[in-house]
Parts: sequence; structure tokens; C-alpha cells
Amino acid sequence: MQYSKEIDKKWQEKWKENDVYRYDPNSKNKKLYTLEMFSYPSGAKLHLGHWFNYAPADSFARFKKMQGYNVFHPMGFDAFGLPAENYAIKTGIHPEESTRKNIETMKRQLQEMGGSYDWNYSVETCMPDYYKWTQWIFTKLYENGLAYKKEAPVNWCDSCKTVLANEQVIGGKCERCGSEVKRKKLSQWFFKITDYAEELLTGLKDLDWPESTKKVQVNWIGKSEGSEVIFKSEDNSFEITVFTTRIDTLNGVTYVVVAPESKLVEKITTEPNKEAVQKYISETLKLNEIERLSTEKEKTGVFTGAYVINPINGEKVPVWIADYVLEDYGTGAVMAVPAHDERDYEFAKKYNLPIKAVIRKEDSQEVELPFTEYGILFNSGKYDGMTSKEAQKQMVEDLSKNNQGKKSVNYRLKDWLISRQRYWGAPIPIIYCDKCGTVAVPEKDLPVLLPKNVEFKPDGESPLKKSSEFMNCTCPKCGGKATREADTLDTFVCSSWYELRYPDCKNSEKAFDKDVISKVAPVDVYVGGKEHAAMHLIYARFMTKALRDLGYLDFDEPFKKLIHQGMILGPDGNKMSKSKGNTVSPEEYIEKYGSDIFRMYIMFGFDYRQGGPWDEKGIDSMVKYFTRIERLIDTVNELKKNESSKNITAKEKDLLRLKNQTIKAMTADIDDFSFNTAIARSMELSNKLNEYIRENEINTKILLDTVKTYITLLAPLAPHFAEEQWEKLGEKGFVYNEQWPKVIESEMNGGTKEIPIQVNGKLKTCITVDADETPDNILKQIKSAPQVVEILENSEVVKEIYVPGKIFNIVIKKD
RNA sequence: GCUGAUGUGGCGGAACUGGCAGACGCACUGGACUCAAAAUCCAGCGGGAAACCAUGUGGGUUCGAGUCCCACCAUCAGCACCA
Repeated sequence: MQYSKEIDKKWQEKWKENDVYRYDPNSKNKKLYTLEMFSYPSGAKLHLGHWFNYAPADSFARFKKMQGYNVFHPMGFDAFGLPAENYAIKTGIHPEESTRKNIETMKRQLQEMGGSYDWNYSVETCMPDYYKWTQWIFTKLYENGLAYKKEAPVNWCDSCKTVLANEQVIGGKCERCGSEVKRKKLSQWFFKITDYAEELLTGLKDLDWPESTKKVQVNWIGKSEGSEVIFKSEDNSFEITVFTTRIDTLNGVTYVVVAPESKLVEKITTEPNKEAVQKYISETLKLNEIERLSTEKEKTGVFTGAYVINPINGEKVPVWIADYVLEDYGTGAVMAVPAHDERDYEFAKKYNLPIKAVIRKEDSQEVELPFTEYGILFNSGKYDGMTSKEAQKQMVEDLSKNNQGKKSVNYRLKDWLISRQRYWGAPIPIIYCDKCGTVAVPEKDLPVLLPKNVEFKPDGESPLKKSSEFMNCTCPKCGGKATREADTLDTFVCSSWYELRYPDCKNSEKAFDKDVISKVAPVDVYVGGKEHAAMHLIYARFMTKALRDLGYLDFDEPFKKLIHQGMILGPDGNKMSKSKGNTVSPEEYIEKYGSDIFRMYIMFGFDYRQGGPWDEKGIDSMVKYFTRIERLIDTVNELKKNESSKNITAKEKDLLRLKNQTIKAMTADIDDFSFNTAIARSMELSNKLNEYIRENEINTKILLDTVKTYITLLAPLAPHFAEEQWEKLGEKGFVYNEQWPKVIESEMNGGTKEIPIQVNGKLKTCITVDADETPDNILKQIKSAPQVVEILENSEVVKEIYVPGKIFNIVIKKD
């Protein structure tokens, strides 16, 4: 029977009957936890992006299983979130209903893909048996001071009626709906990820992750080392602490700037300036963060009327407020050195503030302002003549004696805002009691169930607030009347620990058992999109470290190795999107060709890490390849009938050599997620086999042996198809349960190879030598070859370069 | 603007730590089979008559550069006054 989706079905049923994907936690084989980022069931179906992520990664898992690893390869669904809620608002279909339906469809499709998942190990984050433990983790973090509430300016999306994290604001617009983001103050829950800033940074060096992703995280954490300097007012009534990385420029300070939101502002502003300052602050609050930070925008500010004293030289400098200083970065105040900072320079020019140069280039007396590099100090009293580095050290030392300065480290990383004024998420398990204050819901009362009958149309209020049934409760401490927290958790919280739940997903006593999961976790190979480089991947790392410190885990990092698959673009080279009408649906292809042809094509046609524009013509090449294989198997089955054990000659040796070379190359390629070259190698072996069966005389044993190896090599890449060919060859059992072929070194021997001969680095000719000879003997063969002798005799040889067994280059004198 | 990635035939893409550029395919061309076509099989396939020239452009290092260094161009992605 020719390969088609019927064959897919046949083997899917057989696999199911025989439970071949059952994970055995007690296996003695070496464990390997390989995981793809779970999917969000927003659309109804798997799209091409899912396929490109999951199908090759599944081939990798199959390959590792055949190599003898005890592979743990689960799949689940990140099921809470905005799209389901937005869909519900639009259609009236409850998020739970649409999500359930989508999950069922996607699960079916993953099975149709031939995914080797053991569905006994799965999670769906919207199910109470999962979010119970998400809530439990929240309470543990709360009890240990890692979750706290604060009023903070947040990004507000008028259209979604919700708060967005900074990370979710894309280009000033809401990540999800695209409308303009504004600023608003709300009381919010945060996780104290900043406590882990340093470890999140240093931990990166031991991870087998793409360097570019590590850099994204380094920038996200944004460590900067500098100093804090305290500027006091003349009468000591207040002080302003600034953070600077350029304390060496301290003598050049001509004013100090405070963020408009700073609590200091009200205190220090003098009567005549009150009106102007008030006006400026209200103007600032109208702007959203993106507008405010735009480089395009002209810098603005206003004088407060206050002055402070520069601790290094006693100079009196004015205090301004300006929106280019942010309340939540550093200390919320900066010292301005217009001579040595672009921004300050621009600002000083605009408002006619003095500019005082204090750093110059080492070898020049002139200073072109602003001069922002390190150099030599002048105009700086006792520090004159010092280099920037020397002065930094000395100044911190001097200031620290009067408690007016110290070394300091700052991070760009902000605490993780986890409150969402949304319906479709895990309720934050907090109860507010008039007597007892804020109380975490005790473990025995978890989960705090998400009520079903709730009006969740957005109107600026948390939907749960509108359910009195949900809101009214009793205080777990005093038993008195109390109310619940109405906000739900950011879905990134749900996905920050899911990999820990998989191995122990049925546990109803705990989130996970430390001993159970430590046999499997951490994840050895994690595969997913680059777009999660900062958010998901940093949150999950934080969660692992926090849980470790609370004693629930004994490893530091969740994902040891990370691979990003590329993106498949539309045929027009643009990102696929419904609005552009350039989407490609895997379904039609599966229907028409069967899932293995589709899988093989997406693996062969693209570099896995790179992706590229979709090209459907490429599929035909795979159809042809499958047909060739089927013909090969038929022919072999014919030849098998007339067994012949022809003597082993060069032809057989060639075949065996290539077989082993193919095993070697494919093993390395699949290990490296280089599926396109692995398939290319398999094609070479297929070509060789076809060439061999055209021989007059063949050795059927060697042929059959090689064909069996060949099908085994194809098994992880084309799982259904390989089973079918395996059966056709008369083999019993599943090829999936076969051992991945091993290289037989002795069969690699023999044969010849070509050594390129260069003159002055340019290829002139090639010499055929015995492949197994020692490099010294190969050199002898090269030197006695007539072509080489001729070159050596007829030219003035300067040098001979011999890379043993690889290349021979003759450097001759040019005339 | 800054940071990062990418740039190789008509196309998708190969090329390990510097060592035969274009593996493996697609498309194309010629041939075989056929009354014919499709399918299949065989052969060819970067440019050039050749010397040679070719991995975005221009330099450099090296016996030798797609690979290393410098400058630039183009495309894509991320970040946004970070003190």
C-alpha cells in the first residue's frame, strides 16, 4: 500500500494498542527530559508554527529513545489567558468551553502528527488540580516575602480595560489589541524577582543556551555598577541621593534632577515655583511611558526653587524636575553633568544652565563638549590629573568617610507585576480581613475556585469583583467577615513552573514531590520560540530559584539546554497573519500527503533554527523520495527470494562504508537539531542502495542488512512510514523499539579518498590515495604522483605545506 | 540611535576547530522508454572559449578565508533618555 494518511492511522492505532509511548519512571536507562514550550490553545487548531516547533522536536525525542535514553517527553496546554476571554466577550461562548474544545482538537492533531507523548503526563493550567498549586506557590512566596503589594504607575489599556506589564507593551501599544497604552496608578501584586537579579545574571554562564538569548537576558537584567552620592540641602532639611556611573565627573555637576513623581518634589519646591511645578507634573502624567522616554521628544523640565550642596566641592546647585528621569530606576534622581553627558548637555543648553568641563582627553588640552569618554580630570581640585578610574575610586573613598557616598549596583530589572484585572486566570489566593489584614488562603482551602457565572465584559473593574458569591468569605484566621482579592494571576505565573509539574502531575497532595521530580528534572533540552527569550525564560528561572530557596527543589536552573526553532514565513516572505492572507494550514497537506511527508519536508526544506518562507513546491520532492523508498523496499523484497551470497568485493565494502558514514553523520546531525542535513545523508544512502541493486550480482544478506539499518535511521524522522516499510520487510515489532544503529569501525576501513593539490593556495589537481594509509604514507603517495613531480621539478619551490591526510599545498616563487 | 542575527547558483539550503565552495534536493536542459504524454531511469547543470573569476561591498591577516580582523551596505529582530 502506498504511503498516505491511512498508513498514519494504521500505525497510530497500533502504537496506542501497544502503549508504546508509555513512560517508565523506574527505567534504569539514563534519563533525558526533552520539552517543547507548551502551546496556548487560542486558535482552534495547530498552525504551521506549532508543527515546525513540535514535529522536529518529536523526531529528536524519538531518536534519543532509540539511542537508549529513558526519554521523558510530555505535552500540555497553557490554557488561561486573554484571547479566550476576548473570544468569549465577542461570541458569548464561555472561555472554559472554547478552551476545552480547542484543547481536544489540538490534542487530536498532535496525535495525528505522530507525537510520541505519554498523555498520562500532561498539564492544563486552567484546571483546578493545576492552578491549585499555582496558587499554593503564590502563598509560599507571599509567606516568604517574595510577593508583595504596592501602588505603582502601570500601563493601562483602555480597550482591554486592563493593566499590562512593561514587557507586554510593544511600541507604545498593547501587545494583544494594539491600542495606545496609558498610565494609571493601581494597587498591584508583585513578585520580588529583583532579589534574584544577580543570580539570574551569573547563572547564565553555565547554561547551554544560544549566546544571543543570554545577551537578551543580560540586557534585561541590566546590571550597572556605580556609586550613590548624597546631596544635602544647605539647611540640612532634606537630601537627595543620586545614582551615577560617572562619579569622576562629580565636580562638573551644575544641577540635580528629580523625577516628577518623587515624593521629595512637594517638600522641596519653593512657594514661587509651586504653580509651574504643579503644572509640569500634571503634563507629565498625561504622557505614557513610551512617549515620555522617546528620544524624539525634546527634553523638558522645571526648576523647583531648591538648592543642594555638592559634597565634593561645596558648590550650591539648583534642583530641577524633568520627565527624562524615572522614579523607578536607580534612586529616581540624577546629578547632571552637561559637559560630559549628551542628555544633560541638551537640557542645559535649552534652559541656560551652566556647563563646567572637568574631564579631558589624555593628550589634549582642548575639550569638545559634550565629552562623554573617560579621560583626565581638571577643574577638580585635589583630583586634578587623576584618570577617571583613579578618581572614581578616590572619590567614593573620600565621600564614604562623611557618609555622603558609597559604591552601588543598580539593575534595570523590575519586580514582576502579576496582578491582572481579568476573568480567565487563576484567582490570587488572598483574603482581606478588617481585623487581620491581608491573609493568604491556607493550603487546606485551596484551590480558590474560579467561579463560572461571572460577568466578565471589561469595564475597568476586575470581573470577579462583580460576583458577591466569590468576593464574600470568612477570614481563615479570625472567622470574621472578609473579602477576596479580585485580581487573577498573570498567565506567565502558570507557565513559570509547569515543567516541574509534568513528572508528578497527578499528585494531589503536593505541587510536586521533590524526590519524584528530581529523577527527571531539570529539563535537559528545551525547544521553543525566541520571543520568550526575556519573559517566560526569565520568570521560569526565577521561580526555580525561589522554590529552591524555600526548600522544594535542589537544582538551580530549569532548562539546561535551549534551542530556538526559526519561524516559517508566508510564501511572500512576510510573517504569516490572517490579515495579510498569507497563512498556510498544515491540515490540507496532512490530508493530501500524510503527516510524515509533511514532517519530513519541514525538516528538510529549512534550517531548523532559521526557518524561512513557505514553498509548497518543495513538498513534491518529499513525495518523490517516499516513492523511491517504497520502490526500493519492493525491489529488495523481490531480490530476497533468490538469496545469493556473492563474495564481498569493493562494491560491498563501499556500501558498508557509506552505511557507517551515514550512521555517524545522522547521529551527529539529529543530536544537533540539524534535520535537513540528516535527511540529505539518508538520501545519499538511498541513492547508493539503488545503485547497488542495479549490479548484476548482489549479496542479499549485506543488502538486506543495510536496508534494515536505513529504515531504522528513518524511523525517528518519518515514524509511520518507517513502521510500514519495516513491516513490509517482514520484520516483527515496532521499528520505534529498535536500537539506533551503531557505527562498526571495521566496516569503515578500505576505500580511497582524494587529496587536493594546491599551488599557492589554488587547486590544481587531486590525487587518489588509500583512505586508511597513515598520513606519512599518503605524503609518499602524493610526492610520487606524476602531476606533483612535474610541479615540483618545474618551479622554484619556496615551501611545501602538508595538512596530514587532508591537503597538500606547494608554495612556489612567482615570476 | 543602540544591540543582536542574517547575507553563498534560478530556488531551498550544505561546508567540522581556516584546508577541494555549492553536499542533498527543487527547477531547468539533453537522452532512454512511449504512437504520444505523464511517471520512471541515465547524464548535465555558478560564470567564462580559456587563462581565470566567483560566498553582500571594499580593505587586511594567512601558504591558504564563506569561515578570522577592520570599514561599509542591505534585510530582519529586539531594546528605547538606564544616570
